Amino acid sequence: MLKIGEFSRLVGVPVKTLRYDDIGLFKPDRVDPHTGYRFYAFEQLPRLNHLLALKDLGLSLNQVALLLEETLSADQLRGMLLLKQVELEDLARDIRERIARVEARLNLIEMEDNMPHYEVVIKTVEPVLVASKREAIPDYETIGPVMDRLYNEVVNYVVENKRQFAGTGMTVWHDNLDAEATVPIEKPVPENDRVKIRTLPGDQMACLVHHGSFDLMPRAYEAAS
Amino acid sequence: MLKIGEFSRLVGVPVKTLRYDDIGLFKPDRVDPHTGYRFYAFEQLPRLNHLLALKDLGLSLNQVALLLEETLSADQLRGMLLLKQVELEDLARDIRERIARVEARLNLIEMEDNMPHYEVVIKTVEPVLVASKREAIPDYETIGPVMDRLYNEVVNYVVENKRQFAGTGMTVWHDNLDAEATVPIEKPVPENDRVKIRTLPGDQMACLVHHGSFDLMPRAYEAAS
DNA sequence: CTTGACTCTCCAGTTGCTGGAACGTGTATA
DNA sequence: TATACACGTTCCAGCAACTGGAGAGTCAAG
Repeated sequence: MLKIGEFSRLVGVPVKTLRYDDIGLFKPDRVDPHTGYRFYAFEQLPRLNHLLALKDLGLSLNQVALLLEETLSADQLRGMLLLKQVELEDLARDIRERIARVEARLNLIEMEDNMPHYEVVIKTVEPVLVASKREAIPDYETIGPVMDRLYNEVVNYVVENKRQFAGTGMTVWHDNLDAEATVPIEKPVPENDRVKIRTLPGDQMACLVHHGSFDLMPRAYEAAS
Repeated sequence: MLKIGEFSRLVGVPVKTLRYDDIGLFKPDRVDPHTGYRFYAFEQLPRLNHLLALKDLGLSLNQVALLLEETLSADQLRGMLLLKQVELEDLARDIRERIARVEARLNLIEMEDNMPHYEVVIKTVEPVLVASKREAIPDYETIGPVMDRLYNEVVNYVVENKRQFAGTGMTVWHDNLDAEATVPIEKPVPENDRVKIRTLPGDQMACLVHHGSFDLMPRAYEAAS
């Protein structure tokens, strides 16, 4: 019979934890009814070790309690462990993604040191007349080329029609991969089937100011969203 | 100006969380002194997104609060992120190990289905007279062969000396890779330089009963420890 | 008999929420 | 205009698995 401190040292589990696990999981062999002292027996070692091993696998105390019931078949045990395995793998994936994001952030910081950067600002924008072309983009990789093409087309159209630009181009993202390249113009131009003329509504909006090539857009987009 | 619900929908953050983060991290733009209603402004979007991005990296709210202080240099930010990265990698390693352990457990269960298994029991053992041979084992892979050799030697020695066995052999692990193969005998035999005769002290001990080949010992050992 | 180590119970705090109770507001409709 | 109901407020409790501390009782050695 060992007092809680001795037992604690024996198994390397904090006294507090032994008391805590008292909650149905691992009762002392005997409790002195007068002093309330807990007494543990050597015979309890295997069960505690089993418990610790299970807990070490990342299972919650409740799950461990379930697994320790001898009414549990090997199949059920296997099931729970398989479940836990999947769960852990999910977690691992999650963490890998997080690491990737942290890395992206770090790269971003590196770049900001000696590169022009973007910022997101919210401001009230006046309505503005634009020439625009809208198109769905097949995937993220082609955003750059497609946007280049769209802007080329719009800009050429405006130039062909001998109009002045009234500002820098803006991309309106209607949906994830549905972009509209717009270029502000001073006076209306006739539309054609490829280039439309419309007025962007003035409103509160998140303005993403991005200096640099389109290649970095994904990062900028991430920062904005 | 948006009420909390509208703002919540806009950014996809539960209302409760917005209120919780109120704790110095993300205050509403304005609070109606009469009704207590929180009002958020569009201008707060970038800060909130920054906050969410940071939180998403796995940082605690306190850390995020630190990172959001504008008094923080890019270097300090980089430092914290690097730290976080290391931390996440540790976590990932941890999880990989856990997965491995869960797999080991699963294999163990598979085996138990159609193989003799081991158990750990604690019992009081009587002092017992044994013939024994002790040896350090170079590594885990060679445990099986070495133990086989040790037991062979001891058993042969006992047989040569025409003594009866008094029970099954027991391995005393003096240290991680320092094993003593013992075989109980009925009457004393003279020692030689390789096989010793001694009495195992009777005591409370953890008895690992293991049926099967030595190959599975590591697993059994794990279960016992 | 005192000292110091140990043990007991109970309570609070941690993190990042989530849920609920009880109550006040704001707006659309009957 | 009354009323329903959607939304807002504060406060309180709970989760998991501890950790720390207060205040009091117990035990063994010197």
